[in-house]
Amino acid sequence: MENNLLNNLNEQQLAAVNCNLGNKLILAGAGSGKTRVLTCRVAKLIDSYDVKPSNILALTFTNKASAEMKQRLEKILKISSYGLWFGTFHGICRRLLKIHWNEAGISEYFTILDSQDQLRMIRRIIKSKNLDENLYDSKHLQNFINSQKDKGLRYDSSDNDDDKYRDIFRDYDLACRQTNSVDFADLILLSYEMLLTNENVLNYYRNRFRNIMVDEFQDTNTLQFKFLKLINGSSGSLYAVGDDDQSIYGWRGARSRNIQSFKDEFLDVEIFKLERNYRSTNKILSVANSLISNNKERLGKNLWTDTEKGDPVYLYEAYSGDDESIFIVDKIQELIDGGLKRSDIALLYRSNFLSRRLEEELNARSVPYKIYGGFRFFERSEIKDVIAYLRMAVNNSDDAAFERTINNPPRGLGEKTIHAIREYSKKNKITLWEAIHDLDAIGLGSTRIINSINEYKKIINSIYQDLTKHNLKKIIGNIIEYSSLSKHFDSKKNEEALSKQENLEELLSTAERFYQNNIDSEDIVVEFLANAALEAGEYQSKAHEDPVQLMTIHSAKGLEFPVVFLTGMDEGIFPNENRNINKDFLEEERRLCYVAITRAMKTLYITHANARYMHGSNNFLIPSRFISEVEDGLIEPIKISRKYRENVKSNNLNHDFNEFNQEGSFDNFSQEDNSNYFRVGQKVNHMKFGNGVILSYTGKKEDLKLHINFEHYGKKWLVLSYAQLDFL
DNA sequence: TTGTAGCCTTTTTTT
DNA sequence: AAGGCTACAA
Repeated sequence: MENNLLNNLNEQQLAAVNCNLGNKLILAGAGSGKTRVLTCRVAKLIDSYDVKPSNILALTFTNKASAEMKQRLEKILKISSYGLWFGTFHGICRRLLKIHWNEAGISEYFTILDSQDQLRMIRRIIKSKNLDENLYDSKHLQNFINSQKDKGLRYDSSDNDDDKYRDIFRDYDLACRQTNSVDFADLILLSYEMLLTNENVLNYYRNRFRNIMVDEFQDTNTLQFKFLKLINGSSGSLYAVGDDDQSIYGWRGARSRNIQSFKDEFLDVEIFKLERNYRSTNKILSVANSLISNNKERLGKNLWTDTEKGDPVYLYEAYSGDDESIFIVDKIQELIDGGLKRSDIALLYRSNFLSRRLEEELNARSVPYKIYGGFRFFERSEIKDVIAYLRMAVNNSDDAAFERTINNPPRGLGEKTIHAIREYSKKNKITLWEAIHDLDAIGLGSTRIINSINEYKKIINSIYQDLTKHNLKKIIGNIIEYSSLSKHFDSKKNEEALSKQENLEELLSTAERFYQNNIDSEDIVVEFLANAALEAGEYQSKAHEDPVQLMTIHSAKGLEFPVVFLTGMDEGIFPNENRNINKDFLEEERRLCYVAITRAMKTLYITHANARYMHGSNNFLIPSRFISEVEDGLIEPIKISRKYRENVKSNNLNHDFNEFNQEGSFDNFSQEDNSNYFRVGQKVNHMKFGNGVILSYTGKKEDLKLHINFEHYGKKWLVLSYAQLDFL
């Protein structure tokens, strides 16, 4: 092994890289160089232990982490990494099923259902069973089914007392098999079951993958843990890298307790710790450590650094979401003018919807940016439409794709007709596609319906013919043409349809790019479909080479940026209020915040807004509890400048200078679109002063309570924002 | 019977 | 804002 590769590793890192074969657990704090250790370890295996790349299986959780590590590996490994299996759990399991579909008892051309497809399927089953949809909520059942599968359980062993739950679970799985569909959890569960019941296959992979590397081990769920245990066997070497403080996928069934279980359930586990942080300045790390020390459930480690103290961690308390984004983009422009690359700046947030206002401001001021995740490209409805046609051609038993395409664009086949087809297919246990070949038997005789269905069959068959004749781009282009989707959007002529047209264009170049990147692929169409389901948009156009980076904290895990803006640090948004705030949930949110803070290398800005437009109305917000949980003195508030106040006044409130007198009545509140909340001349019953005002008054219909965020402005008051509060 | 305009509800995070 | 649902026009 080239020595210079190891030259820059510290003692702890060297120990973790140079250890002998066997099961290892690396407890690696944030920014402790774990990706480097992992990549060096792969190099070490190949160079010193005579391991062939094909004897290595490397697993990650997110596509981005996977791409990042692949890139680093290719850079470090001078020799070919041919045969090394590398990818996400889901990606690797898809690969296994693609090879061993026969042993797994599924069709060769299975379709991967994304959560939306899955939900529709479940909804259909609940409907067909005539169950009360309030009692059997489809989302709830989706969670139930997924959580069972994530534990490795099928319907017959599932832990729910309600037999109906099991029935739906069973019927859903049957429907999946019948339509050659596989959901996300199934990718792993079917692989697991396939290995469990096929000794030869299991032995082959045990033998082949004697070295398994798993990154972000704290994110493994019960099923993934079982899967690893099974394939590792008693002679394999599992190299697991994880950090319990960065466990943020509990809601998806991840059990950070797997870190402890690893010690107990795998043979002779040796443990290494990486505690020195190289990434962040002392100040940033202090904030992170101070916050995470509020968590009780920790294995405990001592992350330290001897890097410079660095800039303070700043807190900006904005008046509103508008103010927040104006402040951020101002700062970004300042930083860029100072010579910083745009891509060195990341804007992180708890929920995708928070990106919208930030995007607007970046757009308005022509700052190039790239947004990861969010409304993903392959989740846009028009893209899913085209993809569904392609899915139908590849796997015509794909009922989900059938339902999506049969009357889209509208060709005169409505609910009645489709219902009849559905019933017939259910009765005869055939797919919807097969059903439309028996129109007589269904009793659909009208010429209009027959013509429409024949037209549909023709489209699908033409696409099928194209599969072997044309390249990917041409196939997709033809789908858009055959299906008349393009014509359909053309005829609409509104802005929305126009952007859909543009997205279809984009899909064509995406297809071309995918083809160029996978030129050796044997079955490009099938790979493309898998990519659409599993990666939902990695091949999106790169708008600019040097864009500001926008993403959720979840997708930022494993990445680092010189400058980070942690936005939307408002109670209710972060920690998120949509779930009951129990202790475990809160600890996970806190870990998520810890992850966000530790992404920053040099500078960290935390922003909070007193009011934010969300859920269709203006909401008053207080700063996230996580801000006050940090020890005093570690975070430096930024004084609100006059400039931002002007912005608030002029741009953001259509009732900028509203006055109301202390005796308690509104004088001239302009109401316009806010009449829900305010009426002119309303009597004020009660008023309380504070950082905001809580004020209740009697309205025409009922008593309402309002939150007013205001500031003294001379002798008058400037109302900055207000919101109805129905929970007080 | 189908298509569609407009109303209502609802939005965590990822594979 | 986007999907689901309802009411009504074709």
